[in-house]
Amino acid sequence: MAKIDDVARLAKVSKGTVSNVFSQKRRTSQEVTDRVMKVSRQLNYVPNHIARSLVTKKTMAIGLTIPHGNFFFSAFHNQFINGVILEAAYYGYRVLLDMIPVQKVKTPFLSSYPIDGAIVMSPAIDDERINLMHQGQIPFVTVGRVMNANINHTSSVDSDNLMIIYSICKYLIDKGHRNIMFLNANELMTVSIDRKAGFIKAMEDYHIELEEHMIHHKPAILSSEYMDYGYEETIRTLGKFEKKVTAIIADDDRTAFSVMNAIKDLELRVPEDVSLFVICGDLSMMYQSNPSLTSMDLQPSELGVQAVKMLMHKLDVLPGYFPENIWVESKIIERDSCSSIS
Amino acid sequence: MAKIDDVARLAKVSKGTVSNVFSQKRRTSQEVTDRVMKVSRQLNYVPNHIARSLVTKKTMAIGLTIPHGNFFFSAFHNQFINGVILEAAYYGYRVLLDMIPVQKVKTPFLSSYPIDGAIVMSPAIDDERINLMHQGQIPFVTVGRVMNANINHTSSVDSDNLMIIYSICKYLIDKGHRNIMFLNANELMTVSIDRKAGFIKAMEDYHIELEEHMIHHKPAILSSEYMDYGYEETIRTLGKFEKKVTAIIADDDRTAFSVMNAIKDLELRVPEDVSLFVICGDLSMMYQSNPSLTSMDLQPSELGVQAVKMLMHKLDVLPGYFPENIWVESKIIERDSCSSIS
DNA sequence: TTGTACGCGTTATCAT
DNA sequence: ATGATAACGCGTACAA
Repeated sequence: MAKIDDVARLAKVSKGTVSNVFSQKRRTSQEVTDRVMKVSRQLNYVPNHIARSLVTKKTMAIGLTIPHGNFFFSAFHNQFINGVILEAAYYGYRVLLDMIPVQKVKTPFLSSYPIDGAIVMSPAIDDERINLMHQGQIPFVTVGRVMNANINHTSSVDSDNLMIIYSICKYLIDKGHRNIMFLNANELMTVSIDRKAGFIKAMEDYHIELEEHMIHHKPAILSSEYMDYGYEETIRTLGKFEKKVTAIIADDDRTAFSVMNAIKDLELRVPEDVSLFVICGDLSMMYQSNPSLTSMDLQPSELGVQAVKMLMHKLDVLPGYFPENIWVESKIIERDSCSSIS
Repeated sequence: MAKIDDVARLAKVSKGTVSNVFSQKRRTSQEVTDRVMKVSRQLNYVPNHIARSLVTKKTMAIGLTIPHGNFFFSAFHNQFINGVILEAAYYGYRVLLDMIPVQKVKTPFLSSYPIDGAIVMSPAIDDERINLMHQGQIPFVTVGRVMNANINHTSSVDSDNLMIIYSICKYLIDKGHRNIMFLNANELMTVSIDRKAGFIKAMEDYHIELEEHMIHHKPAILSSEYMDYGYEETIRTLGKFEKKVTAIIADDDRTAFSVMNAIKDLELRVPEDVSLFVICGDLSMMYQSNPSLTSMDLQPSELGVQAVKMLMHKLDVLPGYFPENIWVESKIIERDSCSSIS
């Protein structure tokens, strides 16, 4: 593999000049530029990214940490990642997929992270990843609210989770539902806190008594119940316990499908017997399932784009003013899975 | 940020020793190790990954190139990526998500790729990415067969695509179907070649005349028809053209859902009027859609794992013998979307 | 264990 | 304004 000195020698210029030709940090005469480029092509030379990083202290990569060993992306993750990769590429950055807390990092082998910044997806309460970023001095933005002790000002992109659930409840209550079951995210995810609060507030505002079977939390990832989330809760609550639930709010598309399956097994129908509302989800799945699913569109791709922009701003790539927190709008998409009851 | 010299000075050892304490390449006495670690903690020192890479010539990252700007992963991509990340993490490698050919790289800014190797997903015919890897001397393995002029021996992990489609056709034909429509992958994907061949062979072996409406190819990504693939073809063929198709083979879960939607709009039913067979797909979706979908499980996660193992072998991380090509088994999962006709 | 020569560009400083 | 020179970044590895 040819190096800068080889090119310099053959092109009869100094290595500094070759460097400038490639980095464009200083102008070089057309004549010299051509000569250098020609020799470079001959030698198949490209600057060594590592050597460059060593001095510029930029790796041109950002980390994207996906939730602790969550092996199964939902449509939300999917679209979010797409947004991130595309927007990062726009600024010349690549994306390193990361799963920090899957296994404990062995200290002796720890080495500083070769990324310029990071995006932390779906923070948990006292999220270890965030402590690591923080103490490692790595600029980062989170997607979702941070709730770590001792960490106050963090940049984040988020949906207005409290309001989202509140709106969904209002939507269902306006349709006459008073017995709503909410399949929330995992308890440790900060998002679940705000959503739970929104649910409780809605129940209070509409004078509906809160019962235990109305809120469930997604089991821990990798637990045996994880894959069945939605199915079991529905069977148990509507079947065995005979609660008169008339509407179900599902955390994501996967959960929603589990719920539909349970409803089918209970010999009930959507939406005649039970209304089903999905938070986010795969567009084509939402539309093309039977019935099509009414959902709250969280705009995951836009969340990804905004997260990258915010990070680029922190890295001084993107100038201008940025607020500490950005909210991405979400809106209800009415389809056929929610009906009115009298 | 503290550097190795600072630690060396304070711990009263040479930098070489500090290096050894962290890299474990040579033993250091317990006493010295403790002293070095203590000072390192005080100074919050961690070895600089970039500087280390410069000399070891290893970045401990592999690239994963996902199909040209395919913004929407199917379940296959999803599970595949999961397999890759997990297996790579096992060997201490991180995964850089890559989308090389989305936009042309501007030559002057080109710099050598900071990865030790790469996994190329879903190669196309004369795939530019593979030419790049090849001339860039980057060890790589593909998932899917390579069909580039002048490139002969490449390591790859693959399913037996010809056999897969042949088996599916046999499965359907055994159920009495003789009018099968195949929604193939995009024409430029090498996988579509083998699958088409499998389809044609099956028709020949069972003496079924091949008609034009029986094979379709997924439109180019980003084309306006892309998102509608499956829907339009079904409506047109079964509706407008009134072809008596009794069974449809869909390329992936997304396509399958589009087909189901079209069938619904044509006021037909699955499987009573039309049988539907899906190649791979999201497990919970397959199971929980209505009816549950009979599918060919390609084991995408296992494909990812094998691809990483193969790459690790190429990088001399994993010893032993590896064949040039690995086939991952796939098998039919019978569910409720295919019925017999008399 | 220690000393020290690398690895490979970048960038400030100097010269033209 | 452009080109050349040399110091520098931060570890690793090998000889002493």
